[in-house]
Amino acid sequence: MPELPEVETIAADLRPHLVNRTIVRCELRFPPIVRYPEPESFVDAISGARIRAVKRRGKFILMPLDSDRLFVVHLGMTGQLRLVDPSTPAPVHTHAIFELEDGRELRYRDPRRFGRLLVGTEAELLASGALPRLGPEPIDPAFGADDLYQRLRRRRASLKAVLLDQSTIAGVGNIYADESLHRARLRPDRAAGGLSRASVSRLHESLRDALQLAIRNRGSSVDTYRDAWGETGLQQEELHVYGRGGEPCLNCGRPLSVIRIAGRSSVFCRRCQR
DNA sequence: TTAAATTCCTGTAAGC
DNA sequence: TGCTTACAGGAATTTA
Repeated sequence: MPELPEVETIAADLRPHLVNRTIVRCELRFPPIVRYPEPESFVDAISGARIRAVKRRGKFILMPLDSDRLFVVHLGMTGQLRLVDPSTPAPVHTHAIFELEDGRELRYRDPRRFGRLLVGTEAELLASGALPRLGPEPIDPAFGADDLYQRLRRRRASLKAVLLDQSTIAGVGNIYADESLHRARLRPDRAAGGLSRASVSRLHESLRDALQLAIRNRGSSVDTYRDAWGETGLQQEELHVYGRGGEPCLNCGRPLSVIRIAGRSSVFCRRCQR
């Protein structure tokens, strides 16, 4: 599942290869993967555009174009963005191919099709709802423990549900929500509001540590995640709880519990996490 | 306003 | 062995 560290890895990998490059041609093999605007307008807006930058915001990859529009990619669950030589056979579920001026191809593949492609001005994308308003970046140095405390205190939903809410904090998904809560020794089903400042401070540090470590390890390849070159990350080897239900807690040895919160499986240790 | 449930979608794996 | 079924989940949408 591409979450903040996985999207950060892909954006950083692509940046030196895409900045100041022009997309000479765009082929949509599965037009509905484009959510804004209509697929024909998307192709018109992308074709001939030069990429000015490659950025990440939450789980979105944002590529400002020289037309002052943004080319936006969200990978959903199984989306893959790869930079390849055009002679590379295109695997099944390749939904879009962007031919670059240097002859290489940027390809979007997504078996489950939960991902999306967008293009438009920022104002247009926000107004249409195609690009949602996102909470702060958890790894931004300006995002402090007190900011997190203020965002959690009013919420009655579970801690896990609030961490997954992109309008509260951007970029956290099921893997790093569970990992952060285990690091912070907090139960995922506790109400987000009512946490002490000390607990929130621990959660703040845990979130940042879990995300930064995963970025250093180039993300977790637990499902179909691959980087821009098709390589797996390393972080899946370092996960303490995600995907380890029933296995021993690495802290205390007690079998890890699995419960469902907000429709997601949540793995935690009943002894270490209170 | 907020939160929980439902929906989309297909590959994988468990179970019979 | 081969088929059926459950499950995985990001986020928009629907319901309460």
